[in-house]
Amino acid sequence: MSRHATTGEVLALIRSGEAVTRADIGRVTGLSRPAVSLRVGELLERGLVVERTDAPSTGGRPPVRLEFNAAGGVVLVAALGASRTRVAVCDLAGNELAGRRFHIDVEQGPDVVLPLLMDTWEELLGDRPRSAVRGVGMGVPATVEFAEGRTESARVMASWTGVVIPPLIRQRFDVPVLVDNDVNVLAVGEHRGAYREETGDLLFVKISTRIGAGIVAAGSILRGALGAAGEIGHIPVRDGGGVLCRCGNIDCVDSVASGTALLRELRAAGKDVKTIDDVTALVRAGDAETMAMVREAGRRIGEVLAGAVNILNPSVVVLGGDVAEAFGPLVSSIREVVYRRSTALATRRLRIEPSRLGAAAGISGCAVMVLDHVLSARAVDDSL
Amino acid sequence: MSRHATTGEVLALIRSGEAVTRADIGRVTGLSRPAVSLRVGELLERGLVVERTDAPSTGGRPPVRLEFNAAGGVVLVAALGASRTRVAVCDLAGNELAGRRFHIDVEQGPDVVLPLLMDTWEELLGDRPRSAVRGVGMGVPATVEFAEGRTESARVMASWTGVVIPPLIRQRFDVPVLVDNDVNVLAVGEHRGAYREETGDLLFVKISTRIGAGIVAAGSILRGALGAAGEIGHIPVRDGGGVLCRCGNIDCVDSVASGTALLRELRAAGKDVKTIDDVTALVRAGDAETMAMVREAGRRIGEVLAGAVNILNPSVVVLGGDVAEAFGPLVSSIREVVYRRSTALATRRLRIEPSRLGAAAGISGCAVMVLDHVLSARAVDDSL
DNA sequence: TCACTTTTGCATTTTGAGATACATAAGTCA
DNA sequence: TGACTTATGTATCTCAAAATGCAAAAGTGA
Repeated sequence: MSRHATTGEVLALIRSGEAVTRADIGRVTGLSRPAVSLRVGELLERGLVVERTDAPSTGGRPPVRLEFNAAGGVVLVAALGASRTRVAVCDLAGNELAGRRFHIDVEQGPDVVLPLLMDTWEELLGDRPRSAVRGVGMGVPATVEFAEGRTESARVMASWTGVVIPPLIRQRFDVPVLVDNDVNVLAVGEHRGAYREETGDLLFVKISTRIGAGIVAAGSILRGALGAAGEIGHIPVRDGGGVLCRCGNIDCVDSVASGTALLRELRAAGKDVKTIDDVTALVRAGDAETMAMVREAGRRIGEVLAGAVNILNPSVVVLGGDVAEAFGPLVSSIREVVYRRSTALATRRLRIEPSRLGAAAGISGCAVMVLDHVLSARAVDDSL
Repeated sequence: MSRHATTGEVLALIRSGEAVTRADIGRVTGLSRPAVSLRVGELLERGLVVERTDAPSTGGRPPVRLEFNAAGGVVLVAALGASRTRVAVCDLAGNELAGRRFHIDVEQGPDVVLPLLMDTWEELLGDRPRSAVRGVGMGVPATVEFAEGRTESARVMASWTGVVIPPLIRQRFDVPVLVDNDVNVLAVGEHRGAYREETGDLLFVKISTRIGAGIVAAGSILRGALGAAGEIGHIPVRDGGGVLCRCGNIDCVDSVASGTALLRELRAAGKDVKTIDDVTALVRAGDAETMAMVREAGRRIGEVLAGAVNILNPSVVVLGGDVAEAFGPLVSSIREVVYRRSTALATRRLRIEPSRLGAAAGISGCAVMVLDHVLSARAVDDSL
């Protein structure tokens, strides 16, 4: 580094483990002892770092180990779904300190839902001081204009169209508020939680009631012009049979291979299935007809993903959402089709894997999103 | 800006026209006169900026206008095609100062082609001093690992596989050498040349012998894990009729709607066509059968692009390449299909337009690519 | 116990970047 | 012509940030 390292950059070194003692920091950054101590002092004062004196000596005075202080603050997070919502308070490492689940219809609108979230956060905070709150992160099942936090449009969440969420939250919690699409949040969570070291190019596919994707390109979320990137659900499949999708087109993968579509097809075949869990039971029981339908859905999703892989050239495709997590056969048929139908170069080192974080990815992703923001070198330096 | 502006940032202000005089720079950056003069002095000394004394007074001493000095250096550029190559020397604004075209088979390999390029640059440089050369930019018809400048793999350019180009160039021109895929270069050229102010999300589609795409996302090229992003040519179309593509799959859009495919189909229909120009003549003459085939190709390309638009949510799709540039009907049928088959949100403000730069985009894109690099605030400050 | 090593703290000095203040240039306008 | 305005140059001063050098702390090993 030609320039002198800033306090925020020193924090990044400590967080990443690149430098764990003052002497380390001096060596890595080229800064003199007083300069290092000044920066570390600031970080200690702000509670972002703590000292540990348990480091072994290497022949002289043992160093004081510096650790990122995950307990130095909290973030408030919420992962909203169409019908299920998870709310939590996390520490600065993204660990859930307290959480709660709701079955609430998001369609009741922001006037009902947001106060409920804020009341819940306040409750979950318990006797932690309000001043410990460093930021708020939310994932919502709608397209979001990220810079402002505006919910743009949504088939679900119609009552939220055009709502700018951050100011509404900041009335009670005056900290940075980040809002993103739920699938983008899952993609961030999965990337940072499980693949950060390995790659910056990841495609996260959520297969649940609907089918959607979150794209991580060169380490950050690809949003597109209106925040609508990753809408793979309405790409048509070949030989779909002419199913009319609610978007007005025919043979969208969402209308022939989503959880909703699977349930519809199984019912049409005379099965008594109400939820995805019922389908899971049939798969477990080895019901041939069900297995065949799940595999067929996988092939169709695979067909769409093969195109997406050609366009984006990710190193990992992560399959998440309750449908993908429940069905092994789905994952393997997707894998098979993608490897066959994407170009040789795009699949050369491509891995296609089920989500490693599973249901935890929502909360975790929200936390990562907001922590990345408030703990970035930029943000730390600006708030000095 | 909280931090003090650097010399490189001052150059950016002058280049973009945000600040045109020393007094301007002081106002915009909050820097004092001595600080401004110091930075401007450095830029003058390095020939990156020139003074103009023709500015009108606004009531007092007229300001000295500062202009980016496009004549302060040159970049060497080359746009390689499978059979056609354009070589040029450009000034620091990206204007072509001298150029030449070749019909050379790129398949002869780097040992033949690179020396030819370098000899040509040297010739085109004329009596300009070697020290004026600030960088080299190249576009090649292959997948490129950008960071190193390695040609990864290519159906054309097979003899170039694994070649790391920059060191070979630096043996004779010891400056930054940037190499990218030809379509990426076109995308950069089109974006920076025509859409920079409007958007950071652009999809450039080259329809020529082959079909490929370059993706600009949030202002920069999306490369993917191996540099293979944008490979839309091998996405299958529906109802393709089972055409076997040279990639081994069937119904790839490249095998049913590229320039090559169009020629093949027309010949099969008994037309005497050797090149795209022959097809253009038939279209101009209003040949119904040809027009129908061109429109059909457009629909098929549109089908693939509709998916890409859903995935990427660009604000502009630019259609380039000699086939797209020659055929109006192709563009309109693509447009029609994309607007019908992409989601409402993705097409809400989407424009689909023919390339504005046309054949010039290759050279221009190479120049922009390398100029962006060598004139960036970062690069300027680092070389102080 | 003592010599030696590594880590850290602290007072002092150094440095360098930028601000201040003054000087000057070059126009407009009455 | 002269007062005024705007733009720029320059010597000096200020100040903050970092380096230096010295001191002390806290271990190891003989």
